[in-house]
Amino acid sequence: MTASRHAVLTKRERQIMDALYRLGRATAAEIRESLPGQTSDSTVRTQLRVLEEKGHARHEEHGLRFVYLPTVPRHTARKSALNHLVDTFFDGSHAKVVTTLLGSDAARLSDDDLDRIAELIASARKAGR
Amino acid sequence: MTASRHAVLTKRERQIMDALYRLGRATAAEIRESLPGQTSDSTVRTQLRVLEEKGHARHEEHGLRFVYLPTVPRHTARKSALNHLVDTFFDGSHAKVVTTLLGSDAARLSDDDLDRIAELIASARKAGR
DNA sequence: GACGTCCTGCTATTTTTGTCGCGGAGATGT
DNA sequence: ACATCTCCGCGACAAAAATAGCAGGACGTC
Repeated sequence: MTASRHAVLTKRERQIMDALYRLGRATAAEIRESLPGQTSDSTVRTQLRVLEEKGHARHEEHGLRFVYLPTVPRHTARKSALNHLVDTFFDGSHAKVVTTLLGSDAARLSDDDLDRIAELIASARKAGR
Repeated sequence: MTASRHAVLTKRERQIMDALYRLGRATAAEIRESLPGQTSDSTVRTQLRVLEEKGHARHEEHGLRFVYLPTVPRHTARKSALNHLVDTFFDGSHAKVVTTLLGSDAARLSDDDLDRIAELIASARKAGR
């Protein structure tokens, strides 16, 4: 059973995993609330169980209730999500993403952010030589 | 008025749309080749037809064969994909994405890239004041 | 003009998803 | 101890998705 490498998630599963990553950790009820439209509680719980079987999520028992969380840590998952997006939409170029982000909506970056980024660029230059 | 706001794609549909965005434009056969595993040609074509009905793709007739392409232009699609990813994995912070990209794999950025980015930062600073 | 190749559109069938109701297992309150 | 509340898991069914078989049209070749 080594097959679950790049497991492809279904629509619902992806919605739930997204919610899980957005929230970090959540109960079935919390997840249901964060889903679009209305969904029965038992539906969400069933999906969660499936997600657990597939190895995408796990739960901890806090008191009475289950708190679900992703098995793959956020920073890992986001790295691969980012890579996939970069490959699909940006020809594999990290730089294109950066310029898109900076160009399209620079207003969302604070001065501190800009400083931090500038610093990273500086060190990238150093490392490059 | 095809209300195509957050149209949720199925697994296969997403695979195909990704391929389409990666390739820019492609025939059914090319898409099939770029899919993981083996899939019948007619399966791919059926999916393509569904994608057209749903308004996600369209085709041009080049000579005898159909060349498919996304209806939503790449730069538009990638912007929303990027936003979704930022919301899900980066707390809505564009800056976090930038720092992740710069930090994790700076080697992929050329000097030219770094120059361009530095310039964008400079102008963002100006605009911010 | 008969044949083989390459392509397309349907349509039917099989698989997978998605949904939810129901029963049970604690906890809680009276 | 009983009624009640909350939350869980299972199993059954409906709905959607995925796959592929088949027929037909346009070309090119001999």
